[in-house]
Amino acid sequence: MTAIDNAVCEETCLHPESIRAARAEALPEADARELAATFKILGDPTRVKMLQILSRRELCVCDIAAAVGMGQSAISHQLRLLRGARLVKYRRDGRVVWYSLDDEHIAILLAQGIEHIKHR
Amino acid sequence: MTAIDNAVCEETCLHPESIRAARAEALPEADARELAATFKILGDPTRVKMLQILSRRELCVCDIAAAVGMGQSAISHQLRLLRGARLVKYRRDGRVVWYSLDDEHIAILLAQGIEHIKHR
DNA sequence: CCAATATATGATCATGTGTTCATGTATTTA
DNA sequence: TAAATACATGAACACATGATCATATATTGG
Repeated sequence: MTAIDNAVCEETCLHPESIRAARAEALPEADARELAATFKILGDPTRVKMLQILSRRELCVCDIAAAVGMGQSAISHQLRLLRGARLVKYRRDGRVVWYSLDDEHIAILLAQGIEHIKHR
Repeated sequence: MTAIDNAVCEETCLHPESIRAARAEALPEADARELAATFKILGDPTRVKMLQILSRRELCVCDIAAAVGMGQSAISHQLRLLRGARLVKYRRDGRVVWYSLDDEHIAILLAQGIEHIKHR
């Protein structure tokens, strides 16, 4: 059954009122994309580990790499993605760049996610 | 710089105390993986839309397909993933299968995510 | 029991992701 | 200012992901 068939379906066989209501209250396409993009960034074990340790203390790139047991390059690439999603912020101090969570929302998101996986 | 170099790094040039502390408080590997797996499931626009409309009302498969404008097969495949991550639950009533969010945590996660993207 | 209907699933394919390697850039210090 | 150090980035490759198509399964009504 294709999307076109569903359109027919909507008129002939299912629950058109529910569909209309769902559509009316749906997230705007752009918001759905951006929200998904944020969750997608959270959806990698390396990045989860990075964010979790950053929720405890500010760390420099090489510390993060050592803490999660991965190469500096890999960590740097991942930090780029985390920056792009505004999940981390950073400050340079000489040669060293210190990273931390962008705001408290991020830690709450992580905590809520942990809540979910622990719940059973 | 590789992971092995980081181990050296830890001894010679960086912040070994921070690294030890970060490691000590790190999420267990299995938790990090499971948490990331959950977020990864949330990290797709189609699934975000599905979850968002399901946060408002219980819907059958074909309704969901019509509401998000995709084929039944695609929606069914996605529902399988959402079930696997315990993000949705379902009940069968004759030929129709009704889906809804597995619990309120999911809606909170979505809301927290929206909070993040709206924050700027 | 057979046809119709709602949903589920396997295969396929184009596209996306994450790590590594090599190299580039910026800052400090000797 | 040259070497060293900390970090960033581009290319490449193996692997995962998501939509579609075809088909299977399950439930109901005739």
